[in-house]
Amino acid sequence: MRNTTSSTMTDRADGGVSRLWNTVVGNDTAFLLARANALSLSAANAALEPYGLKVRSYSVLAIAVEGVRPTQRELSDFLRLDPSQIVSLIDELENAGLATREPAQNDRRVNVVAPTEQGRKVFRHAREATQRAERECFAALDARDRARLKAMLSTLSALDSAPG
Amino acid sequence: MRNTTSSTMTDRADGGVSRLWNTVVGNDTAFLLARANALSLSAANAALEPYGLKVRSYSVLAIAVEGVRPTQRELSDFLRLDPSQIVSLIDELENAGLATREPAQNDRRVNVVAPTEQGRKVFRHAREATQRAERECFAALDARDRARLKAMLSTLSALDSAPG
DNA sequence: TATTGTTATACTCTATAACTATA
DNA sequence: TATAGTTATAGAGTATAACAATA
Repeated sequence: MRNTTSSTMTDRADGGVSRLWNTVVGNDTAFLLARANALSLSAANAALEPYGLKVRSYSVLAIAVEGVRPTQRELSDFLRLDPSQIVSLIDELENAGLATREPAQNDRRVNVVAPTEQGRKVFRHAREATQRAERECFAALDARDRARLKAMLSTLSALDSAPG
Repeated sequence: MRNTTSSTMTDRADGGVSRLWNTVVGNDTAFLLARANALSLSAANAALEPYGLKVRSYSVLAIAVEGVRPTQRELSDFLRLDPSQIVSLIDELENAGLATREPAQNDRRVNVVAPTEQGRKVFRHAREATQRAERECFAALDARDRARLKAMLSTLSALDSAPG
């Protein structure tokens, strides 16, 4: 016997939770945003797992691979992570042989992050995996909606630290 | 002297980070989603702070106030939190005098969460505060875009545990 | 035998302050 | 005096397993 006694609350396929969607919370944009992000995040992390990466380390690697030669401080500001978190993030990448710290020319305090050859290679595959995951994650939206969504999210993100 | 030596990377108003937006990462929907969510989340938490609430406890309180009489298991499923996390969440609300555990009629294993009078009162004010914060947070979008965004996020969230 | 709520534990994440070396 | 990176530490958040009461 399962869930036959209190039929009104628990006889749905999803465990009887659907009725909770009909609340202020289930109709709140911020809540839906958090939920969508959680789904997207765990999909991305799952896709990156085979490469020993997470979204954090992947982001750093991605920026490094583009040849932007970011300083740790820039990564801290851009990714909104504490400088100390960047340290361990780059330690990870260095220990995995994917990136290195290089001293900046003009300022001996500054480190710049550069990818190794293996870093570039791993990144190419990891990127494919995340893009595949992202396609699946946003497959419920058509191309125009996906573009709209991206534009809106970009607008919202821009409020904080303006791109361009 | 500040940031005049390596002018190409650090002479912008935002700390020179804007150049990092022109990367794969800065153009990634999942990344923008995470950023937008972080902004929305911290705005909501800031708005709730005066009431001794966070988004988590606020969500539980909101559901309770609607009279849905959710079980802890339902809250766990709906909010995608471990049952043990629900325990401490409700402990918080109970200690603050905002909600109580009530035994379910048909199943003596089950607790149901109900608001206190003070819980209802606090929620009304907290709700106003979060709505104000949400309005500010999404003010960069016009009404139609906000509606579109909400609909899209709802679609994405629905993939996981379907509402309705 | 399965489920609800609970406790305990460990692990990750996050935030903070203090330290060094450079500027 | 201020900044880049580092270290250490404590707090919050998360995941897991084991347990008692009940079904």
